[in-house]
Amino acid sequence: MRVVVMGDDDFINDWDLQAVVRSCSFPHAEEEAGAPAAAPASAQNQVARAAVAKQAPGASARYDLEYLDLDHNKPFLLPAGSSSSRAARGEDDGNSHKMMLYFPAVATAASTSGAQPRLPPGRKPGIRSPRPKRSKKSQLKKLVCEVPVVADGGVSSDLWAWRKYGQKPIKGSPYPRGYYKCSSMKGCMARKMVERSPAKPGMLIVTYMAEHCHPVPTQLNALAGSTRHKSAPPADDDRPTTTASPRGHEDPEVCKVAGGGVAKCEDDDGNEASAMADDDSGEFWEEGMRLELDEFLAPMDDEVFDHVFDDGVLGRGLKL
DNA sequence: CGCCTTTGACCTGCGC
DNA sequence: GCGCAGGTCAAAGGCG
Repeated sequence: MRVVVMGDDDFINDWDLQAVVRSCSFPHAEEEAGAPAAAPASAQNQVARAAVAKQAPGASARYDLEYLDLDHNKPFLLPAGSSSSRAARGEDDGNSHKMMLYFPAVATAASTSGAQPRLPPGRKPGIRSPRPKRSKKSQLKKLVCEVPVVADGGVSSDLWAWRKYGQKPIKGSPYPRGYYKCSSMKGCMARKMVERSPAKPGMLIVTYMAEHCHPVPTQLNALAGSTRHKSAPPADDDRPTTTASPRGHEDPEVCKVAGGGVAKCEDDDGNEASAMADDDSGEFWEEGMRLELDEFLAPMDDEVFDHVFDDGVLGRGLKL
């Protein structure tokens, strides 16, 4: 697996990266099935931790035990059995996937002011209660993960439980986009959108918005109704989600992309490149972070590589 | 029983 | 201001 980290601290400080990043790919189902654990989430977490380390020196000492709430700089416990700790021990599945994380320095309000609780349900058709005014789309902060579709339909999971609340056909794309909310906890405004890349049908584009307002569920199936399985996929096979998944156990989309993919954060103007830290500047990859990553990744079969994107933006990657 | 997906309608932001 | 496209809601039905 490869992880490419790009960006600067401003964004990282403002984004619940640990939550989002973990959600990009999390092969718990494979672990439970006896398959070797993959390392994407752990690497991502380590990236997040490293980012935090720069901002909050001293927290790094607890990295092997805790996740950090990046928004509040307060730690919460790593769920028992999380693949993160496994991956920290270098238990990879041997696959080399690519995960890119872009951290643009776009200060937006989506994760803070935009995550307001909605009015309680109960509205009747045609009598809609006014919704809270949405923040401008252009100001929404998003993290986009581009992840490959695993041909064998292998499942991964993120620790969050997602509930699908909508699906829309997207103009210009033959594939519909699915909309998911976090159902791990009521009131959590974390959302994600999943669509298949029209340019690369083998890739899924997972867009995360808002942030989780709660720690990762400590038990993957701790929630009621979490054991659902659907036997038959829906007729619309274009939709990446072909089967329902146990809540908190596997993500209907991400489960198909075990091993990670490409992730980037951007504002709606697509300004990710402008916010990326220049690797040569050393601002992001300062010595402390290098050490953190080196320590964390040392047990793994990894290598650090530099990556130059098409637009000339520099990034650094970790082959896990 | 509770949570899930599906789906059509409604609402909002944005471009022209 | 208008229309389009995207995002969200909630009823209906299914599943464990």
